[in-house]
Amino acid sequence: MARKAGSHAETTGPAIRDAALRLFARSGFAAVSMREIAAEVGLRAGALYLYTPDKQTLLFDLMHNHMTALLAAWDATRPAVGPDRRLEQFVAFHIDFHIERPDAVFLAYMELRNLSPENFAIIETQRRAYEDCLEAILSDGQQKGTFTIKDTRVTTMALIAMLTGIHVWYRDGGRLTPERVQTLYKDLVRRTVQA
Amino acid sequence: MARKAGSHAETTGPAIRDAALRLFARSGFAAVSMREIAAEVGLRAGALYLYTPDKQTLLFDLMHNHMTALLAAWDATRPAVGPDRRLEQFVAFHIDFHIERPDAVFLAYMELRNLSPENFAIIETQRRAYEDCLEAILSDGQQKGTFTIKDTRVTTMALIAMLTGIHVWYRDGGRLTPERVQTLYKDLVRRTVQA
DNA sequence: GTCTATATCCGGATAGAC
DNA sequence: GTCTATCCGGATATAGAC
Repeated sequence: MARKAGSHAETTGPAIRDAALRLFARSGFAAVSMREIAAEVGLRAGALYLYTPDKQTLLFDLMHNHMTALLAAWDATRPAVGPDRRLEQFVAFHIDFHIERPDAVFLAYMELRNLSPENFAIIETQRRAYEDCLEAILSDGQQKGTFTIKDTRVTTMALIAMLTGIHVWYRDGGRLTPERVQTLYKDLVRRTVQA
Repeated sequence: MARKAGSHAETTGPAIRDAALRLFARSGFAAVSMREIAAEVGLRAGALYLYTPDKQTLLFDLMHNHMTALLAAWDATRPAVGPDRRLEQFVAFHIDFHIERPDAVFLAYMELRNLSPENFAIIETQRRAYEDCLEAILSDGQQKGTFTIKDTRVTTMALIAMLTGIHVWYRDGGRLTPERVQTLYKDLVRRTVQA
């Protein structure tokens, strides 16, 4: 990752974020030093401060970018007609998005403790907004009689935990393709809500 | 938490573990100093080393004790007759055990990264053994025709993620009693496996 | 835009007094 | 069994040279 000295304003910023994301995900925010991040990019620690005011902001930006991209990507999906198909669509979307960004996903739910209170509040609001996307689908289906759900909020949290938990065992090139994972989880999710 | 000077060999050891568990769960292993732990118990940092060879071992012991207790407690439950009732029993057991020990649960799945390779291997083996307890119930029901499961391993991981995820939102004295949580999750789990 | 050098502080762990 | 004092390393962040 070492690089020559000189001016690289356009590439250095993203390179720092990439390196920080990878290292934070691997070892945890508190265990990674600014020196390590700099070394990964081929800089000295002091140079990082041209791109971020401090380490805390670097963490927050990574998490905030991830959550913002997640919410925007879901907003951009065309609604399927019925709640049943919309739920399938959510499952496919969630699995795709999360399988493609394992480090960001890991960070977004492992490093909440290391955010300052103000930053934590912002990320929590985004997290809640995402949960509400799923809850709306469940409520809609329940109201239309497509689903039979005892407690919408609990089911929402149960399904999100189930879906996000994929990152614990899923490995690229492992026993199951992403498509197979999607099929299996669509089935599991359908069963938990079906009338 | 301050206490008078003197000899307290029998109480100090557990007090240190309690404090470490609480602080590690709250702030993360890497973010907590030995001085903080000592202060919480009313000691100076040096005194901790009479009770643990180092910080890493302190973490490992907390996680190892938790996993050992978990496996022993499940082994101690009397098997229900059919796989259907045994699965219900597992759900009730898991929820009870985890609701009673939120800090230990949090630690056991958040701090794997901070274990030394040798210690990690030990905890991973225990984790896998616990997963296998659930998988055995699912396989048994599948074989007997009580359950209809597409992929036993994936369903195992999905259910464990769903159940363990309760810690994200459950709060003592909140909207739902532990009994209500159990009822709701038993229903969700039954649906995902039922024939 | 990056480096070197440094201020300042805090970390884990140990030695020896009490 | 605990404390004080300390070693030694490494942390974040800044100042000023290039």
